[in-house]
Amino acid sequence: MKFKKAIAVVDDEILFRKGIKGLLAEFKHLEVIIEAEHGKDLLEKLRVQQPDVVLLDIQMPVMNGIETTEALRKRYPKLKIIIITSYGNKELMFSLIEKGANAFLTKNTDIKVIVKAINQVLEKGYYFDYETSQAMVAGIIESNKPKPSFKKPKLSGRELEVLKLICKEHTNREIADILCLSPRTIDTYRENIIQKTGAKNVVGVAFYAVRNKLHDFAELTRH
Amino acid sequence: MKFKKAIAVVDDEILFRKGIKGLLAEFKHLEVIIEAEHGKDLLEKLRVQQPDVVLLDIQMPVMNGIETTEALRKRYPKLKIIIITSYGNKELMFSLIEKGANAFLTKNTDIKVIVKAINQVLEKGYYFDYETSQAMVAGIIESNKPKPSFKKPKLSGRELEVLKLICKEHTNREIADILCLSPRTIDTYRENIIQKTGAKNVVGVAFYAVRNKLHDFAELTRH
DNA sequence: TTTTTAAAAGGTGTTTTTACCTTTTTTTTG
DNA sequence: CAAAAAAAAGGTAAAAACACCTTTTAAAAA
Repeated sequence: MKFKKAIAVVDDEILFRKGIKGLLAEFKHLEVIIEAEHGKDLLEKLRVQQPDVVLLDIQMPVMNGIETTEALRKRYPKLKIIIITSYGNKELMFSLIEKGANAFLTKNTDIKVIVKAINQVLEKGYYFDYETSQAMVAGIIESNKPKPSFKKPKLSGRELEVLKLICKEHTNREIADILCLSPRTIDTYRENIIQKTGAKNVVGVAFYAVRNKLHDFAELTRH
Repeated sequence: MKFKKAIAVVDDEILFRKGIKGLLAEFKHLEVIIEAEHGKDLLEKLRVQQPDVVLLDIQMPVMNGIETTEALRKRYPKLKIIIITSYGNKELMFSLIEKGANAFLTKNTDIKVIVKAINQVLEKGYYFDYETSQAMVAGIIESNKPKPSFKKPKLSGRELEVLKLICKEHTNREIADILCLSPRTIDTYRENIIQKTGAKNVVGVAFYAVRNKLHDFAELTRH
């Protein structure tokens, strides 16, 4: 690495911030340029200067690490976010990384490992130890598990076809032409779909499709 | 485990199927009850009897492992799917597990590890070695990376508010009431939103919102 | 300091959706 | 086999969305 990498430390405990700063001082390619007490504080300071990496605690007043991660990922897509927290449960790890965190460490982690994490995050875009990786995988599996879907309306084959075409932004008439049916028939299917999915209108149907992964993949991949 | 666990082996190579069956015969709590050449073959045989675990190859004629995983996960949500394949690239691992696979192994894996994977999958719902876990995490990070979003239309504040209310399945009039504006105004905003997002109608707007995570979280969590 | 963009609202007209209810035929399932 | 569900289609009517284009005011950006 040619130039120094700029770090931000976000934690409500001044001791932790100063501790990290002191420990990182030994590593000449890194420099703590921002200290913030909480997410809101950080966001204000980011208007002036942007670091390469943010070390972020979860438990903070005003704006916690979860909200902060979301906000940062939205506003600064290239910024690397490393969560450093005292407690780490699986669900939290998963949801944070899903929200855009690039690494997850606990506060008792050795400074060398933290630096290693920073370096790898800058290089590869992520750093995960075995524990975190397992949590991630468990999270994905969990999200695929048969949800308590107590009463799924279960659409018929034709209804599903129509739903998919609705998701492709087609009108009744267009769908009728595609399926070689009367527009009135599509009308009926549309009504049934809205009724069965408990939607109020096609927008609700679209979200139902996304929730249940019934739409074509293209709808969510193209930009 | 009280009763025997039923296994299905799906691979176009008869040698592999018989090999696995023979090796698993030593483990008294497991029994191979189905052998199939490919996904379609498996799906037909599943109509008669359902196993607890499927050992699935990827490269297969007629219906490959990826399609099969999707189909199985949709039709048999509780079924555990273990991918056993000769080649394993990261993207494939990620997409397969995302599609509902519960484990990913390579064919040169020791039979003891395969049995361990079967057991853990039945118990915890997943089994992943370090390599696979890393691939998973890399996949998630990848999907969060700043996409080439070359030209984002950037909606104005008000437009975003209206979009969110559209996502909540509100009509123009309702939105007008909520924001204390004329329905005409909302009409204009809706038009602008459709135009800026390149959508054809509100369904397209809904998908745009999901792609760009602009909707409220509730829309995708409630069922 | 122009110029542009955002916010708010209206006119007018067409197309589409939504709501409610009915009917026939075929398939599937208890 | 009888009953239920799915597929297909229609009538009618109101409500909502979609299209296009215009205007005023205020704020922001060039």
